[in-house]
Amino acid sequence: MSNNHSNQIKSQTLNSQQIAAIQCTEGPVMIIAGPGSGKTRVITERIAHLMKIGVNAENILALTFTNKAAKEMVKRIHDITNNHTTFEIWMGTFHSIFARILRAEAATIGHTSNFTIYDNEDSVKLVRQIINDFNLDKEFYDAKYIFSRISFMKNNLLGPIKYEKHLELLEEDNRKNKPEFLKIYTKYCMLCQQSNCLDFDDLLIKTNELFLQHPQILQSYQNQFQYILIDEYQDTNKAQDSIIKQIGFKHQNVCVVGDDSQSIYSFRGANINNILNFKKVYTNVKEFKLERNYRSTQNIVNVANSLIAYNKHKIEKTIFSENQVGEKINLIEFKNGREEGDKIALIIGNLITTHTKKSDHAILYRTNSQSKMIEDGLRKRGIDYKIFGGLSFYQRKEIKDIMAYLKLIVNHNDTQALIRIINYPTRGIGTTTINKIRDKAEEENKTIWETIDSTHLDNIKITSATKNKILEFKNMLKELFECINHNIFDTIEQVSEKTGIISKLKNDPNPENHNRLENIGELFNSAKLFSMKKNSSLINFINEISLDEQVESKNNKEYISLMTIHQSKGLEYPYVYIVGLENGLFPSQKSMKQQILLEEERRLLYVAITRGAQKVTLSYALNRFRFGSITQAEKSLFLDEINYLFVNKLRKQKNYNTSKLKIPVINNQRLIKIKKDERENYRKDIKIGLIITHNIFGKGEIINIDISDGNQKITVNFIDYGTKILLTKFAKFKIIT
DNA sequence: CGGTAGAATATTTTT
DNA sequence: TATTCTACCG
Repeated sequence: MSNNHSNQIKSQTLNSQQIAAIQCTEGPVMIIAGPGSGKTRVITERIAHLMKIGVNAENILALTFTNKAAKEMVKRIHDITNNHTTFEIWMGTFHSIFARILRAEAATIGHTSNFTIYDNEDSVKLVRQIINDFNLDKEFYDAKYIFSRISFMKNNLLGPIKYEKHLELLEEDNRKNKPEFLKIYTKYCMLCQQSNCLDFDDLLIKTNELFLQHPQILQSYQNQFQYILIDEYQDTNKAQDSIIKQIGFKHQNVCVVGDDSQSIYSFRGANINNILNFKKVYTNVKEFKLERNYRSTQNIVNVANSLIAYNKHKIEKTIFSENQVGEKINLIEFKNGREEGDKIALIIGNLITTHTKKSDHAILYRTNSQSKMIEDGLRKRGIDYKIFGGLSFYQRKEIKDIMAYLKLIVNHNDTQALIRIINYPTRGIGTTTINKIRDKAEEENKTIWETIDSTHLDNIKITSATKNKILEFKNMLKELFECINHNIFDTIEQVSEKTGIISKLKNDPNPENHNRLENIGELFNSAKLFSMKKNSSLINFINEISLDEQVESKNNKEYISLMTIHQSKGLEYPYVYIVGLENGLFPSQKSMKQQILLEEERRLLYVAITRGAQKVTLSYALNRFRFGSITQAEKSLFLDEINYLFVNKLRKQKNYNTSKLKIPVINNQRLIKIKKDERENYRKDIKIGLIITHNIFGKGEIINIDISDGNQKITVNFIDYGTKILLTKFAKFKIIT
């Protein structure tokens, strides 16, 4: 997919801005790289240039957004330099590079180098356990929410100790009926530490702490990393930025590359201000703007520009294309999601029988669940497609089960792994027993494994039958632990046989199990491949799987690509279809309530449009099947923002046969009717930023308008009463300005 | 303790 | 709708 791009660029000579950015090696550098501006080439050429002027590969630190990008770049740099030391560049994601550093320095942060990594599922389960243990009301303490708040705090470098001193945050918790948040947070961190486990965020914040608290260690890395380069800087968070500041402090050779208009990961802590404020934080920053788009037609660039102009927080730049003007962008309205999938498939079907390949086309959507309707349409026409993302191979239950055993072999104290498999396959150790063991472990301040593997087990009130089952389990684990230095393929074989996972799946008639066994077979294959590599220890295998979950597809088959817009970042296709442009879906429900989030959704659409090289098609449906029922939809507000000079508005075809569609029309009409009635209650004269006076609360400014649940609500910041949400139907107020 | 049926909940996005 | 969680009975 990116081949088109590289070919196109390679045939061009570098422009003056690109050359300047490549050659400016000393001091802080910021490269603002618009979509399709040859960013990857500039990065690879820049690193190649560094090596050419005599910088050692091991003195270069290059951080990328995905491991896949890192691998590709290393390969390209190698192609340019033809220097085998290229492979010694420290290039990878923040997470994988820092995991490597932390393993080397584990003792300093109270861990051992065999620590294992909790993924989000592990983390949420742990939070859920803690909430249960504290007997907290589940209505107010939702494990997912609590974990996301923990993650947010960590990414903003607010550990439990700092949190405790932060009165505003504590007050916020009280207000939200979550006064025990800090207690959960503290316990969570304690249990991770005790289990010798790090979660994704720990990989960042522990590195940050390591450097803060141990100047001599920091110094050695400062000396090593003389040249630092960060790709996709717009999507870094505070923790990442802080680490870079520390490592880069000595040499100041920090080069950040990114595009603020493509910042789309704030939900996981990315802070767009890192890039917006870079020039203020570092001194003597040299800034380069890559504004020429080599990828897309002028029409596509113009539409994208007209949209992003609505964002206030951005770095000024003018993206332009000198390619063909190209076709206008298509905008199509559909009756419902099914018709959307059907017609898009029809359009693509026609194009691939004439002059395009399947791989020229990509369908992008906001949420994974939208893929279903599209799939149906494509399948009906027999068009091959591939869905990217969804739950990855390594997140499947059967794989995670086996991985849990493997993690335990490496780190006996990985409690989440142990709890996962202590009774899988079932061996008569149920929840009551597990809870008793956990209580004892808590009492003795030990992990579950330490408790099982000690005389403490004798002090637990359980029947001797149960106790024997635990002992049997313990002995089986100990046998497995012996495998630690075996070939990993052999280890996995031992695990799947000794534990009885394979025989359980074989004997159980559930038809799903066939697939599961096949997946386990896949795991065997990847282990075999891995065991042929240089550093094929079990811990490296687990590490790689924990941090690099992408599985490469090996077949070169032709297919249409289906993916979320987030996943399309960095890619490009001649033909791009962006579906489901409806309020509440794109922009998402939640983001419609906040200006900042809305700006991010707008950037997301900007990213989507700029994936397209020749032709972009936008679409929306008036009715959409969601959560098991039909809901009425209205076209996305973004569609009112784009410049229609560059858009071709297509009406739905008249003779399209809707009788095939099995959607209960009566239901449909009713929904629309209700909605219409409600609409009449909407006040059209209110706007964000207006000053109003309320008969009780006095003067205030409208800071938000929300119509998401059918009622028009305004959020008003009152001078004397603070922020209030009012229903415009009932509230008595007058507009002043 | 184990299995299952029915309830509850979710749809943003992921290293 | 699809998935995951909880409560209850054997």
